[in-house]
Amino acid sequence: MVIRGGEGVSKQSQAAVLQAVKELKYRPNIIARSLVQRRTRMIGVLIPDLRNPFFSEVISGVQGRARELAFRVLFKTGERQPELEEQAIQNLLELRVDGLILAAPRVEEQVIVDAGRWTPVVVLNYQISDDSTDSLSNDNITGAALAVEHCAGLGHRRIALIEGGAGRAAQTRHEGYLRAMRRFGLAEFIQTAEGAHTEEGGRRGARELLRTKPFPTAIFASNDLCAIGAMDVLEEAGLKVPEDISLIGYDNTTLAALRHISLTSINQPGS
Amino acid sequence: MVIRGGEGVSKQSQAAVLQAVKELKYRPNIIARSLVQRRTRMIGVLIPDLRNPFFSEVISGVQGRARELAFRVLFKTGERQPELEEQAIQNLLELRVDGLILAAPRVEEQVIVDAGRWTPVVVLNYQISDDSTDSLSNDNITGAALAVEHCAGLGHRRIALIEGGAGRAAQTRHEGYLRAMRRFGLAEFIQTAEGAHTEEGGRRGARELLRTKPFPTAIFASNDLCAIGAMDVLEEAGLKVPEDISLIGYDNTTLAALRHISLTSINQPGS
DNA sequence: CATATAATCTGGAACGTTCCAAATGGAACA
DNA sequence: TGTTCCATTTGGAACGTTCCAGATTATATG
Repeated sequence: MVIRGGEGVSKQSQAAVLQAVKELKYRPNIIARSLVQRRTRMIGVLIPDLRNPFFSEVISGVQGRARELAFRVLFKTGERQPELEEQAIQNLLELRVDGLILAAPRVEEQVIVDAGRWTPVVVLNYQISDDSTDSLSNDNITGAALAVEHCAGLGHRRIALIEGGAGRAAQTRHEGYLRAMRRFGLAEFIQTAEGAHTEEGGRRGARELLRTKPFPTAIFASNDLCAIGAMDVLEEAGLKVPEDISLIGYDNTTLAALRHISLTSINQPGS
Repeated sequence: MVIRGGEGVSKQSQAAVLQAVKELKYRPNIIARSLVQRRTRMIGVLIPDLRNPFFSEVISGVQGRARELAFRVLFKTGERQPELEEQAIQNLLELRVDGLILAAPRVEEQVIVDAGRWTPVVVLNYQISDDSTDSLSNDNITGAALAVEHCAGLGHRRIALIEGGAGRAAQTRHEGYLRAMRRFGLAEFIQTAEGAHTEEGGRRGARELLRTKPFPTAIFASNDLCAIGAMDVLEEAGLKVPEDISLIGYDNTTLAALRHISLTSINQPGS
C-alpha cells in the first residue's frame, strides 16, 4: 500500500516500509499484481512491419499515449503473413493484454471477432462488419480521391496508379482512385500498375508504367515507400519529379517529409 | 501438461482435455505461468527513439531472433532523456523481463550495473567498465576512421565533421574522427560543427559549416539522419552531392540506401 | 473513566499456473 | 491370489501480489 500511494497507512509504518524497500532493494512484481488484478496494463499492438516509417509513427504515437496512461505497449509484427499475424494475436491474448490494436491486419475476420471476445480490440484500416470491435480507418476512399483531385487540379489527365498489393488499405485506395477518376470524367485515362507497399513494389510499378504509351503525366503511388521506389526508377529514366512528371504518395511519412525528397503525399496521421 | 507437449498423459485424458479446451475456449494464462516459473520469456529493449530507422532495424532484428526462440520483446523508447530511460528500465525490471538490451543508453552507469543484478543486461554502443554486464559496440573509432579514410582516398583534405550530440556513440565517432585526421596528417584541417543525431541537427551543422571559409570539401555526418539534414541544406545552397561536395553518413540505414538518396554511409549492422 | 468512532494493522483467500509427492490403477509374473 | 512394477492421476503447496473482513489501537466525546 505504501508503494502505491500509501492511503490509510500511518507515517511511521510508511517510513519503516520505505526503509525496508531500500534495504532489500524491493521492486514490486508486476506479474503477480497482474495475476490477482486480472489486468496487465499492457496493450498489444500488431503492425505489418517496422520498415515502413508510417508504422514506426503509429507505434510512437501509441507508445506516447500509453506512457501518459501508465500502460505498457507490447507490439509484434505480422510481416504481412496471416499465419504469423494470427500467432501474434494469440500470443498477445495469452499474455492477457488489456486491449489490442491491429493495424492493417490480414487475418480472417473471424480471428478478430474471436479476439474481441477476450479483450477490447481496435482495428486500423480494416472495415470490419462485426460491431463488437471498434475500427478506425483513415478514409482511404477520400484520401485517394484527394490525390486524384490534386493531380487533376494541376491539369493532369493521364493519372496512373501504382497499386499497393493485397492489403486492405491498398485495395480501398485503389477503389477510391477508380471512383475519383470516373467522377472527374477521366475514366478513359484510368491506368493501373501492379505494385506493393514497399520501395521495390514502387520500382516494379514504375517500370511497368514506363513501358506504356502514351505515358502518364502523373502517378499516384499507394504509399510513400512505393512512391519513393517509383521516384527512383523515374529519375533513372531521366524524368524529373515534379517537372516532367507528378508523383504523389500516401501516408505523409517523415520519409516523404525529408526535404531532400519532398514528396507530395496524402496525410494520414500516424498518431 | 497436455497443452505443453503432453508427456505422461494417457491418450484418453489427452483427448478429453483437448475437447474441454475447445469447448471452454481455454487459453493458457502466461501471467500465471510466469509467476510460478519465475521467468517471463520476455526481453526488454530500450532504444533512444523510433524515428531513426537504425533503431527500427535493431528492433526488427531482435524481434526476429526472439520469435525463433519463443521469446517476446517489450521495447520502450527513452527519448534520449536519462530520466525517462531510467524509468523505462525500472518498469521493464518490475515486469521481470528475462533480459535487457539497452541501445545507446544515456543513464548513469550505476543504473545499468544495478539492473545487471536483476537480469542479464546487454548494452549496445556504450563502453561499460563493470564486467557484470555484456556490452556490444560497433567500433565507432574505426568506423569514423573509415569515413575519414574514404574521403581522404577521394583526395579530400578539408574533411569536416558534423557532431552527433551528447550520446556515447556520437562522442566516440568524434574521437575517431579526430584521431584519424591526425593519423592521416590532416590535423590542420580538423573542423567540427555542432549537430545532433537528427535531421535538424544535420541542418544546423551544415549551416554552420556553410558560414566558414575556406569551405570543407567533404563532410562526415555523425549518422545518416544527420547526413540527410545536411544534404538538404547543402542542396538548398546550390551545392550538389557528391559532385560539389562529398557527404558521408553513418549506420547505413535503409534511409541512406534509398536510391534516390544514395548516401555513402559507414555500415553498422542493425541486426 | 467509559464509550463511541475513526484510523490502522493483521491474517487469509484468491488469481491460474507449475511441480512434486503420494495415491491409484493395471499389467505382468510367480 | 498376492506381489511387484510401471503408468497415470490426484492433491496440495508455491509463486507475489491485492483485497477484504475482522482485530487492534488511537482519538474524540460525554
